Amino acid sequence: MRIGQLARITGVKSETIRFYEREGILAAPPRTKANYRDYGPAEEARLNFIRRARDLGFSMARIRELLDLSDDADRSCAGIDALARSHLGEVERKIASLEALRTELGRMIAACEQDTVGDCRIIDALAGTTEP
Amino acid sequence: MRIGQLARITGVKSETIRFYEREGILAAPPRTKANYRDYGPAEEARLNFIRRARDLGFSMARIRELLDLSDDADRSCAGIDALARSHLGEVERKIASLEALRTELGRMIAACEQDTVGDCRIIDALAGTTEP
DNA sequence: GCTTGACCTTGTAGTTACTACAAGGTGCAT
DNA sequence: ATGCACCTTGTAGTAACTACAAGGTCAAGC
Repeated sequence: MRIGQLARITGVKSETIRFYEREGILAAPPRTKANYRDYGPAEEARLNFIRRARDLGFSMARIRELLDLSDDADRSCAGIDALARSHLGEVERKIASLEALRTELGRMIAACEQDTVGDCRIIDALAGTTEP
Repeated sequence: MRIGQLARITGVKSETIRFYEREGILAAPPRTKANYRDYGPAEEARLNFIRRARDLGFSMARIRELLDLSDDADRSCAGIDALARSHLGEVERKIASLEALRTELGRMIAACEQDTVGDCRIIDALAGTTEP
């Protein structure tokens, strides 16, 4: 698969794919005899991973760490454990925030359906004013 | 409360707070007679909201929309409903991705506890290769 | 009363993670 | 042989900060 097709499938621009390769986050794929990048499903999965992780607010550095967990299959269990736990903590905090936001958005939509608008507590949902 | 204290409480740097004010995402607070910015709990909540939303991968434009939902209490129900629904969709997608990632990180940690390492499926968790 | 530290201003420049475009070249299908 | 997708290197723009500089104000402590 060539870069253009991979770009269409994943929604990541060709230039961004080459950028990820330059940054070392996506391995340089084999080339065709015409020197075209030749991608397979593994690269597609990895690129999808990167795109979604970015969308979730993880930095490139953090994504690099997550990908290292995946790549270095033969690293020490202690290392994996510590890193995985740290990432898990961040993930759980994000889920909790998003669930608060989801609840509040749902509440607003429900109120709207009954034409009762009500006041918006979106800020409170994420601000954490309830747990001081 | 002055800018330095607000920065310490929220973990947002003073310069970033002033940047948000320039960008119109955080209203200019009243000033003391010494021309110091004078913040109250409402600004603190709003700033916490902005910081967490950014951390969750929402753009400034998206955050502006969310804050508008909160600010324009007297807008039409139809407008609120459409915007809230669109945000809710994004939030739910993010939650689903994070839950897949949480599951995978949890699995790795559990495997480590039994000294069985196992192979890492972190990429698959976010790549969406299971739903083609 | 004078120093110290936290704040004020404007302005410039660096960082991250892209995104866009230019210039010049290759491969391949119609 | 024309056109399109790709190749390269390089520069520059964007978003969302982050940092630092220069010069000024204010209030507390010695």
